[in-house]
Amino acid sequence: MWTLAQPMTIEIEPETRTRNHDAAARLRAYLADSNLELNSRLPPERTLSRQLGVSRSLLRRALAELEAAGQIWRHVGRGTFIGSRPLESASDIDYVSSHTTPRELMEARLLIEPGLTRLAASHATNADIRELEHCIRKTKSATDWRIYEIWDINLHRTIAAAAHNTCLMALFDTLNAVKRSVVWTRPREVPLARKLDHHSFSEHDAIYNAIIERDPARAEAAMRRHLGSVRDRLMKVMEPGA
Amino acid sequence: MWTLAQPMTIEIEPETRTRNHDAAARLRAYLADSNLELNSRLPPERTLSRQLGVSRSLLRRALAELEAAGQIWRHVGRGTFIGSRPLESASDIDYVSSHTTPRELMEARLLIEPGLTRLAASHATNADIRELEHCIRKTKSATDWRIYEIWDINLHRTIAAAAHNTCLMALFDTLNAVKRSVVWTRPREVPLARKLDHHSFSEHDAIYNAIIERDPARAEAAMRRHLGSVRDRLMKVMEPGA
DNA sequence: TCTCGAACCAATTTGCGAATGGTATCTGTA
DNA sequence: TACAGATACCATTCGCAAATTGGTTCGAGA
Repeated sequence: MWTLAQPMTIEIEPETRTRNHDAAARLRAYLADSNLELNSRLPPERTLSRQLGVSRSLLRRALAELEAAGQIWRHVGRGTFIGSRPLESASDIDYVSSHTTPRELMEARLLIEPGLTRLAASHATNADIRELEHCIRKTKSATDWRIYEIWDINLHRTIAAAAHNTCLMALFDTLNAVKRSVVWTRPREVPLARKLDHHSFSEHDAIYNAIIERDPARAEAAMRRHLGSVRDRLMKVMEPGA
Repeated sequence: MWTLAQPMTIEIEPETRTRNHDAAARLRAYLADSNLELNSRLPPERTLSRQLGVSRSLLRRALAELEAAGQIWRHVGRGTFIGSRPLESASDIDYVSSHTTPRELMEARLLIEPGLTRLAASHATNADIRELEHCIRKTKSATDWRIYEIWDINLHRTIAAAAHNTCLMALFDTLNAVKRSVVWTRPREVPLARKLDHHSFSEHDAIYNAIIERDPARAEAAMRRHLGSVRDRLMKVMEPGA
């Protein structure tokens, strides 16, 4: 293994045509010689270009080829690595909350919560139902919006828990975590929505009644109606024009 | 709104009995007065104790009460926050896969994938559709079950991606990660299911056709039918009696 | 016995400089 | 004209130290 390749440089004729190809060849030779393991980082471009006696531009061109071929992957500030690029964990909360919008979030809630409510109507225990009733009572007795929101979230989570499905509970909690940390693009306007809205009370009651009467279809519909109106109110605040 | 409460301090008699209660009362008054939103951070204990004219020990006792009541949560090095503690483990893949069952997993897939397919039919781009077609072709040309499974997973993920919703994509990937690592309670029997089943081919085709014809309802139904039959075959293998 | 203040602890955040891949620009050469 | 080389600059990331913060202990004092 060698660290500096100046000697080799001297032997090479400076033929413009072949230099590009030459850089790629040297890079391949380097990779073959220094048997680096998968996921290991290779030297910074500036260092490597000096080691291989190749200009940085040509080295970068060679690296680009290898990247296109899927043999290496690069990332600004991190370096160049052997192997294929690790797929950025799309299930990472931080990643999701910085790449999603309130609209997408509501779409997701509308997709899973009604079904969750349907299952809750099928599987809820008496303890679950007592808990639901407790949450609803708390939302109604809340004197300020902050307390109301706490118990509203609690209510929705209790419904999810009543479905008694660990997988779905995890998905729901993931969604909730995203909801907590999404960037609301119109923070100025949001407080307008923060009034105790008495629409939600009757909607919550409808969901609750369907669950205690063990009516899955009605429970699902009630939740869909509730989230629909939540979304509509949200959209009206976020995009007054639309 | 006030920032320093020294004036109030002067009026208070230093009665040992009531001080604890007094600290809690002042804290509640502070929270009510400064209408902090959910998830917002309140001042550090040292600062707040000075602001409220209360010793740190008593303030901490009052905070502990509120924490026990679920109104706030605290974390070393981070601070004290309004609302309930964000749960950390529920969305942890390892935790979920060790506490769930294949039955729950299929129930979850049946809840979200049909809806995802509906959205895909609405939002899929031409690139998405080309990708879908590619996956389907690969499943059909697969000669062994391992290759088939890779492209089947790829197909389902491409459908999810075609919905173009970052949140839902994250949920789908979470579900997929769980699926990879759930403990199959009857591992001996599972290989039986590992035959190239030609039922899936036509079911995949039905989903694909509904998507390219931009028919959300039919796409959703096709996916529900597909997952239903997958579940039935799985259940037959896992619980031959039932 | 309890409170207060201070000190200390461990976890976390913040801030800043260095490192790193990506890009633009100028110069020289064939 | 075209391309390689060199340099500077940019945005992101990493590493490390200092500051911040909730949690704990301990002694003085009422």
